[in-house]
Formats: sequence, structure tokens, C-alpha cells
Amino acid sequence: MEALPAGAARIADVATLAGVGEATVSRVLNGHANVRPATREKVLEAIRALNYRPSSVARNLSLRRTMVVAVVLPWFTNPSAVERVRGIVGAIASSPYDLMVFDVESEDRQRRAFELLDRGDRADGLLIVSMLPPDPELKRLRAANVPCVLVDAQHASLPSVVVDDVAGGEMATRHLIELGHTRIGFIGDTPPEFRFDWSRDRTRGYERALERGGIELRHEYVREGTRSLHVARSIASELLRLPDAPTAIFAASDTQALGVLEAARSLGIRVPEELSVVGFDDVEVAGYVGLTTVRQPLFESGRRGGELLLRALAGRPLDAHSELLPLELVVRGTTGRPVRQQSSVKASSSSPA
Amino acid sequence: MEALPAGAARIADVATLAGVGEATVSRVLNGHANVRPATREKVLEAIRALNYRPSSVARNLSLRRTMVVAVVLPWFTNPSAVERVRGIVGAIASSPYDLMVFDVESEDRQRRAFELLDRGDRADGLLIVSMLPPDPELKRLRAANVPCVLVDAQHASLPSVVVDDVAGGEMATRHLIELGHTRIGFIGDTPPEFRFDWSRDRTRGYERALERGGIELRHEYVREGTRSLHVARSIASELLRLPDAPTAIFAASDTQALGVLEAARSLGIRVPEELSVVGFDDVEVAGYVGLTTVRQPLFESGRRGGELLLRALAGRPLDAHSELLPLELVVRGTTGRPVRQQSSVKASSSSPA
DNA sequence: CACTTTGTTGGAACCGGTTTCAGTCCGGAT
DNA sequence: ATCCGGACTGAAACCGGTTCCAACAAAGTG
Repeated sequence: MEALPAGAARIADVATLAGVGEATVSRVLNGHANVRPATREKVLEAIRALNYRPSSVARNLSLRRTMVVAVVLPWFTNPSAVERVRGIVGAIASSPYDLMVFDVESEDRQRRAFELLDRGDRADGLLIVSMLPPDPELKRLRAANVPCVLVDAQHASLPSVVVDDVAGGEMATRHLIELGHTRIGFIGDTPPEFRFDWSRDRTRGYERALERGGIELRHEYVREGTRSLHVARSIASELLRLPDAPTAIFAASDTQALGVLEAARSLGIRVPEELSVVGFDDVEVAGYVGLTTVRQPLFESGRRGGELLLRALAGRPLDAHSELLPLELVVRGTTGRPVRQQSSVKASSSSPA
Repeated sequence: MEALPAGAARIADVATLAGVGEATVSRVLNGHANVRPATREKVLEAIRALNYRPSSVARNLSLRRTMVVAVVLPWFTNPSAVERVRGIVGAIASSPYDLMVFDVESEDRQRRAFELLDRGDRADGLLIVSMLPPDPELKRLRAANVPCVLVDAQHASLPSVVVDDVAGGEMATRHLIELGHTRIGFIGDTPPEFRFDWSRDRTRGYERALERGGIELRHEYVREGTRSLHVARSIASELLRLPDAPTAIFAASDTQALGVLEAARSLGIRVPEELSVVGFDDVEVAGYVGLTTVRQPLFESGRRGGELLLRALAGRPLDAHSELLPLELVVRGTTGRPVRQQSSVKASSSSPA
């Protein structure tokens, strides 16, 4: 008579069929002790018969726990962000937690995301990537006792996984200086309000390297634009058309460095003979195009962040310690010694292939 | 005296403070009609005063709706899968739904994911990428009335977004044949049980192209391996060391094609002079290394799948129609005419090693 | 003025679990 | 035989919303 189940079985159905109380079914489900083996068997039998599975929503409500970890990040379109997410996925995969992704491309969406999250009823923990939540949100998160870990961002009151962007910027720039460059351009990132300002730190590293190298900072060499390939390309074009154009450019991200390479190509400027280019990140393509860059462990940053969060969720206390991941200069084919040029006399025909 | 809230405000608190019933608060929250303006204002005032925000879990339980869309996919590590996810994120971002990601690298995790999902209490809809859920799960999903859309997979009872893999395989192979190649190798994918078997279709396309081109199929040219760069590389090495080695290789994915390129490089075989290579997908790196490949709209497939699912969630019926996305051969630098080699004199008539 | 309507409202019953708490049943000790 | 503690068990009170339904007031109708 009841061909179609008309909805999944509830715990009450199991209890009825097994001839026990709901509490007992719950105890069996959660492996609590003190259930007589015979009773347990009856319950399991009923569960099997009804193909019963508890509703996780109801469970969440009752336990005040969701078994979900949320990742909040701006620009999921960014390849380096994706790499971090992959690390996070890797870390979370072997845990009982599931993953929710919030791509907050605008401040509006950011607010919405945190409104959902800061009560702690949508996710048990947060991984915040490459951005900083506004302070009121942080307060609420703390009040709701939702552990957070920052990845590629830093805050006095939160644990984080970062790299030393100042050192990285300096590393890249020093490499160019050591090769003999003195006219070194920089293409940075204009951070939206809500994003973490790592670009600024790389700029500082750039400035510091120049200073230590005894090279005067030229403001017309320092430009900012959104972190996109084609914006970087047009900025690079301007830079390269300067009367006294730089012989090297340090771009604050690989994506932007690729834009610089395109600009050079379309202007007929040869790399690295006439222009050296350094990027930052070491995304996959960097290896394929032979881009010299500062490698930061993107995947690892996500994995590590995930681990820290899991640890916090497991109840182990988590201090606001900031974990520093190593940077490494990867020298490939886009950097070389500058040619002595006044009016681009002769391109050295005996350049290293 | 109550400095710390000791937990977020509940609807009851709002009701009390506003001096109305809970039902009325709920009406105000959900914009129901028939609430006197004065009452509404009192409630809003109380909400503001308490900084109240409804618990989404409680809401979910009551409404039997989660406002979550889940993406289930094997191998989040795969760049083409990531590209699809980005398309999905793009489509979902502009909707009221949030996104959950289930990376099911093993059958075990797959089962777990569907156990969570098939009751429909964790997500309102599913996007299943590059895999096929087992039939019992599909039944449960249908019973629970959870709409599903397949991306890069096909099933008689479900709507899907796909490409014509047979045509794609044929397209790639025909390109090689038209260039004059007759000894064409194929490196395919060994699909785990639970994954959708597109590799098989590409193999069929390969076979069909050979047939139509009047070229005899040589089984020693057809190999399978997991979809990874280094496995493909070692397979390619074997292929290239064959006494009568192929002059061209069609790899069922760009990742594998990159492995082939590496194998060629380490064997000192020049591409495309001595070996032509065609991939499949057109991931970002393909453009940078100049790989000839069959482009499939990865991002678009995710976006389109997301759209279809949103439509279904909006109540519009959704038939099991399969949406076909276009393929396009992108000729770059890894394919060319074969050179006449002397060591092998008319291969097909003599004995195959 | 009595008698529907119609517009607002709050009590209470859900949604489907977990957990407290009080009770039952039992063997062992006095 | 009586008492006591511990092992099991189920009714009921949560978790925090939504919504049915009955109640009641104000307004419209005869």
C-alpha cells in the first residue's frame, strides 16, 4: 500500500519498527556505550530495513556543529588562488569535514559571505585566503567561537600562513641588480579595499633592494594595476616606451609578468637580451615559459592552513602565531645581463640560446 | 550586566523584546504580507538592537532547503577539472546559492559524498563532473528530488553538458593523417570504475579516423595509463623506443601530451620535426608551450552546467537533454609533416615485430 | 444592529535529530 | 528477604526556525 516512501525514514520510524525509543536509536547511531547487544541488533536491523540515514541538518541543529569548513577568497579566477585551494582540498579531504567555497569578488559578496559564516552555523571553521575580513566580522567570529586561519594574509589576532613578501620583493630585485641592471621597473597590484595588501610589501622589498644596491628609486618606473595579464601588458608597454626605458621589470605576480612578456614580444623587444623579467609565485605556466620568478609554496600554504584549522577544530588551542613559508628564487630564461646600449647598437649575436 | 551575549540572539529574544509573537518576527524576516507597518517597525527595531540574524541551519531544517549547490568531482588536482569548477563558481556566484566541493578521489570517498548528498539535506542540487554516480545513488537522488546535472559525463536519465569525444578523437587523428602521418600512437586514460569513460570515446575517434584514412590499426601503438604527466611520459618513452616507432602521438589529454613532449625531449627527439604531438583540452599551458590540441570549452562547460542546475532549482523542469559544446582543433607548433625515414620500409605489410 | 468578511496576530505543532533525567530491571551484598 | 548501585531504557525537553490554525479586532454588508 505504501509503494513510494514519500520521504526518507526518520529516527521515529526506526524506533517504532525496532520497538524501542528514539533515544536508543540515537545511542546506537552514535556508538554510545550502554546499549544491550540484543537491542543494538534490533535497531541495526530496523535501520537496514528502512535504509535509514540520519538527516545531517537536524543533526547540525541539535549538535550546533556542521562538519563543514569554509574557504573564503577573492578571485577564484586567479590561478595562484586555485593552487592554494587545491592544497586546502588536499588537507581537508582526509578529515571528516566537508568544504564550502565562497568566492567574494566584491565587497558586497564579501559581506554576504560573512553574514552567513560569522554565526558559525554554516561552517565550523574558516580559511580566509588572500584577504582580511573587516574587524566587526572578526569580532563576531570570535564571539561565535569560529576558528579562523588566514592564508596569505596576516592579522595580529589570528593564526596565519604567509611568506615574507618584503624579502621576496627584495630577492627578485636584487637578482636583477646583481645581473647588472640599474633601470628596473616594477609593476604592482592595486589592492581593493578588502584584500590583503601583499603587493605593498613586495614594493617595499623592491625599494629596499634598490636602496641597498645604491640605486636611486625612480617613481616613473613604479606602476600599479589590477592583477590581470592584459592590464599588466599595457602598463608594461608604457614603461617600455619611456624615453629612458627600464632594462628589467619585476612584476608582483607571474600573471602580470606574463603580460610584460607579451608587451615585450609585441614591441619586438627580445627577452632576456634586451629586457629581463622576473615574476612572483611560480605558477605552473611559469615553468613552461621559462619565467624567472620567486617561488612561493602556493599548494603548501593551503595544505598547511587546512592542517592548522583542523587542529583548531580538534580542540587543540591555536595561537595567533604566524607561520612563515620559505621563498626561493627560481632563475630561468627571462633574466640576463643587460646589454650596454645607448641607441640599441647591436644585439649580441652570440647570446646563450 | 550582560556584557557577553553568551550566544547569538534567537527569534524568541527578538519576539520578546518587540513584544510580539515569534510567528510575527518570522513574517517580517521573510517579507510576508499582512504585518501592520507599526508592528513591522517594532520588530525591525528589536532585530537591529539585538543584531539578530536567523540561524540558517534551523531555517534549513524547517524549510527542507539548504541554498547550497554541491559539486562532486574526482581529481580536483586535475587542471581541466579546476577550470570547470571555475566556470561553475562563476555561474553560481550570481545566485543566492552557495557552493560546496566534494573531491572524491576514491570510491570510498565517493560513497561517503553521496551518502551525505543523496538525502538532499546537505545540498539542494548537484553538479557531477567527469563521473557517473552508481545507479542506486541516482535512484535515491531522484527519490529525494535532488536535481542533478552532469558535466563531462552522460546518462540516459540526466541532463548533461558534454562534448563529442568521438568526433574530437577523430579530429585530432585526422589532422595527423592529413599531415601525412601513418604511424600514429595513442595514449589514453584508464578510467577507474566510477569515472565517466570519455577516454574510450576518444579512442573510438582515433580508430575511426584511422579506418577512414585507410590506415591499419596497430595495437602496439595504443596504450593506456592514469591521467598523469609522468605516467604518460614513461608510456611515451616505450612507444618511442619501439623498433617501428610512431611518428605522431595523440594523447587523450593535454597533461598527457605534456608528458609525451618531455619524453621526446629526454630522448633527443625533436618536435615537430621527428615527432608530432596532439593533445586534448587546451588548458592554459597548452597555449604557452605551443601544443597543438583539440580545444574543449572547459570553463564554459562548468558555467553552462551551473546555469542548467539553477534553472532546475528555480522550478523550471529539466529534461534529460544532453547539451553538446563545440570542439575545435587548435593547430600550434607541435605538429608537422613527417620526415621520410629510411629504417622502416612500408610497415603494414611486413610482420609487426 | 447582527453577521460576515478581511487583516493581524500568537500559540502550538512541526522539521529530525541529541541529551537530560527519571525510572526499570537486575545481580550482589547485608 | 531487603537494600543498593549500576546497566539500560524511553519520555520529554531541547536546538531555532516556519507555518497552520484559531482568535480577535476592525471594517463592510444586509
